[in-house]
Amino acid sequence: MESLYPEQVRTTTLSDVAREAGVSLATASRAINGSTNRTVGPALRERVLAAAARLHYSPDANAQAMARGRTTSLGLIVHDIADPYFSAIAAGVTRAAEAAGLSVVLTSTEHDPAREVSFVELLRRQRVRAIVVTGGRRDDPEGTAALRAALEGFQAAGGSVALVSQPLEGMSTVVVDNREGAADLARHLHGIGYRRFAVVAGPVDHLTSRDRLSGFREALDELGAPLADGAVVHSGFTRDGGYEGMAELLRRDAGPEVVFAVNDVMAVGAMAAARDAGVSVPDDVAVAGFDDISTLRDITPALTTVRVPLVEAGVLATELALGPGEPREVHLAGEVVVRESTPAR
Amino acid sequence: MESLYPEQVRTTTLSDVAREAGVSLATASRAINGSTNRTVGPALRERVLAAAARLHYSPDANAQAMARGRTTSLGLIVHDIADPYFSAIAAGVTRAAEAAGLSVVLTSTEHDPAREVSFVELLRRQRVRAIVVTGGRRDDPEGTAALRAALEGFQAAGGSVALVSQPLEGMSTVVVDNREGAADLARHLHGIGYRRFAVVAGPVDHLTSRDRLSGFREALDELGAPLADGAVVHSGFTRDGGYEGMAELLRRDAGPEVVFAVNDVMAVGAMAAARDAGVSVPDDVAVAGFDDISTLRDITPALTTVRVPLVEAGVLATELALGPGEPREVHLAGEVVVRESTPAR
DNA sequence: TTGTAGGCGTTATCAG
DNA sequence: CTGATAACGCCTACAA
Repeated sequence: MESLYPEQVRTTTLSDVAREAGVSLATASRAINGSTNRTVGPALRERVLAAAARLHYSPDANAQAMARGRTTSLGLIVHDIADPYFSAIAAGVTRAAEAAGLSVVLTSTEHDPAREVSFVELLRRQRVRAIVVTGGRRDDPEGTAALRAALEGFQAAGGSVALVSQPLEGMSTVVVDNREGAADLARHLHGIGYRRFAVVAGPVDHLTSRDRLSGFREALDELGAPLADGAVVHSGFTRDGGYEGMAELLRRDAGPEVVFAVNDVMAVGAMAAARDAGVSVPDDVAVAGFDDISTLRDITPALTTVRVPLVEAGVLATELALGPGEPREVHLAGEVVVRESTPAR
Repeated sequence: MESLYPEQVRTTTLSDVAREAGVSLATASRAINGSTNRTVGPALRERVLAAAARLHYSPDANAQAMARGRTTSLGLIVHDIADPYFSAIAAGVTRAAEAAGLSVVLTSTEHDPAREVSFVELLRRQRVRAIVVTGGRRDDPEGTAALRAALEGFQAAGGSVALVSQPLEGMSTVVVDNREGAADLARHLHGIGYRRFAVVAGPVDHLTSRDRLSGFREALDELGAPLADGAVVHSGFTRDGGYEGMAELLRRDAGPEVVFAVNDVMAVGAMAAARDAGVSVPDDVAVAGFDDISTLRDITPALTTVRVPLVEAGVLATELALGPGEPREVHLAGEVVVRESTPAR
């Protein structure tokens, strides 16, 4: 037999509470959320609260948002929430948003840049107060222009925006010092004796990958130990990309002493490729990454990397978005963390 | 000088569009979203759409929700979005929610069970269509009762609920077969020659940990290789818990051949503790985990574990919550994945 | 301190 | 097919 429950569930409203308490709608409203004005007499307040409890009243946030003219939520756009890089940032965003009394609407592009634009529009319809956009972009003028247009539309409608990673002019951004971090890493590796370097990079048009690569390369140039031809291989910005990149590198007869994978997840893939090829890390080849993903801190050999305070980046971006004033750009320096995957040579 | 921008940003409304197009509000509404009734004449429809585009109109989802009587969002409660276990589930939830046309509101308890209750209330105020609650609970009758009450209140108000992990009577749940998975693992390990077992478990009142432990223990009992006294140590359900648990185990003179850490993150911590103590894995002691966290698949030695399809669990939970009919319980079997951390003995 | 009434942006019912 | 108009649930001047 089919369920005969009425689909229509009448939620109790503030009017119900007011009637139950024998007061006006306005009084009920004021008693329950303490309006900006004066208080409600203690006696009535009690009556109202009691009535609300009795009726299991739950204020309708949507109605409140309409009446007040502003919602209580914030949008977050990531590429893949299952990626530890993004989930760390998300942790920071949820924390900061909650501190500001906002709830966060999570959207995940699944690596399709075009979806960023539609998510911005979705979040704008939702009338979120702010949008935090995370993740590196490609060097794609059209795509970037579309995203910027969507974001500007959102701002024009009164919303605020903050980005993590790649800046977009006129919008607050938490910028990770990718070039400088990679350069520091290069200097450190050179300092402990490495001379023949190679890089497993992401796609050529991936801005974050590009910054890390060029910072690394320029530092090596200055040190007089430039990257050899064929010492850079481009691949996916993922674990599998790292794996394939390293495999390719090992196939070439370059024989680098140390490989810099432009992020930790790729570095882990690279190490797996070395292992599968019978090449020992760090005895035969040293490996370094970038990000210092906490979930990966216990891999062996422990990975030398550049620490990026991702949770903090999420917090900062949220605060930037919510804060007053002109768009700001906050820089987050990376810190080289030396571990066993790159022993002194 | 202070910014002199007017704080009040007037968003263009549907009335504006109607006026601009020279039609009634009703017609504009129908043209823009195709109401349940009949269509709008092609000519007018064009005019309206053009006007909307010209005015950069963005429908207000909140107002729509009010008018339609239902929102377009779904709530997700996790303990810690930075934990790969939860982020994998979250990936499944976002995917399924999007497929259903819903956006997800993410809340993170930061491991405080009491906050689950307040998040349920928050999400209820938001009038989300469904709530997905993930994560193991403690054996805490009062806390569980409070959560159940909040959830029932939400259901009574017309919302639907699905849980991942520990079931709650009367609510749809995606149950992971923890006992059976752990038992399978025990049998496998026994089958390849292990006899002296130990377990690094979570807190004694942690239900998931408890299930995994007892499944493991009972299988060993049946096999005639019961866990020795002192072969079980309780610790935190985290990486550090795993580390401390293993350290404690190594301090005891038991000398287990293989240690089962009740989740992968703990197993990684356990392996780190062994390493720090100069104990080799798997030569001196083998280690196995549970969950098969994908980010951890490349650690060395590769971890033997019980695979739980977490992304799928998220998808399933969302579908269960959104699906019609009575509450259901879906079981997800774990699959033992044998890797190098537990070589045949 | 408390109540009245108008409005927030849409949808939906009911006539033309 | 199109247009008034009443909800939806709540907040907030404005009055009393």
